[in-house]
Amino acid sequence: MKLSDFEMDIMQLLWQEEPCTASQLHKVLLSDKQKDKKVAYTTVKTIVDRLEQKGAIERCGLEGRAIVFRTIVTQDTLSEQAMPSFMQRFFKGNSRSLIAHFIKEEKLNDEDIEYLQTLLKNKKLD
Amino acid sequence: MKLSDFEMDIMQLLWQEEPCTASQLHKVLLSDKQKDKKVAYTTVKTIVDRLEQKGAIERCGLEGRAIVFRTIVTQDTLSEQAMPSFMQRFFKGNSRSLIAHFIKEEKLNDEDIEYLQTLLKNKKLD
DNA sequence: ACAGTACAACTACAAGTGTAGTAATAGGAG
DNA sequence: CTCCTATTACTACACTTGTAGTTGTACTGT
Repeated sequence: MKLSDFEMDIMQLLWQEEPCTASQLHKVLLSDKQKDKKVAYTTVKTIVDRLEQKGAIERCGLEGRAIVFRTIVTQDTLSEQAMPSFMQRFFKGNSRSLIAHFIKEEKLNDEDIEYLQTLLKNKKLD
Repeated sequence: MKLSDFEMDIMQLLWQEEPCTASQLHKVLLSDKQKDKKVAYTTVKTIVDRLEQKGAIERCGLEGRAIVFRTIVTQDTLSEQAMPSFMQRFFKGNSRSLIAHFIKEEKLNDEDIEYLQTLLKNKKLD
């Protein structure tokens, strides 16, 4: 299943808020500081419709006249599909340089670092 | 600069093969096992033209009648641009869970692991 | 009961994308 | 010199995506 950027954003919200209606999603989007971009309700509804067509979400009830949706696919399923081609495109499939990139570029606190060190240690023992 | 998937694939090839012509890229694409998909030469040429329009690559000579291209933007520049939104979409901007995902899911040999451990150690010292 | 509102369903449309065909032509084979 | 071939430049076209308007209608407050 291939989802566009905006579709992914809506999925992201749905994973956090589900089950919920299109207008709830719209409100969350608008209230979301960080982004100044305003989208119309109908825009959100269009995306929701497309997600339904693509089988990423489904109706699970009504709230008044409003349709309540929930996700069908999980975040993991989607990221596992998206990851390999992303990797390939940006890091030629070299996981090490990808991970290295993130370790270098991203903010991590000491606890994060310790957690990741533990993961690596366990990985080594396999 | 926003590049599409296929455009990124071509850039990927160019970074490896540059400077080179559209037909060289086409040949590499065709000879590339892993993918059964065949694309026409003109398709590749179209993408190359678009990359040139977008200012991602430029002409740097001729080989017979064929135009030789080289990249203008670096891989790092592009991945730094793409990464934040990718992160956001798949990991809600949580670098730790992203890195954790890769450490868990990707193949890493002992040397990779040691390298990454060193990186983490240095990061902690900052 | 009537008007306003919120929502669904449908339609629209420009830009971007994957994919490739066609026309023109320069350079090489004979 | 003429024909073929490799290439370029241009054109085409359906599909996707972001973005939103329009139309119809169920519910709600008065």
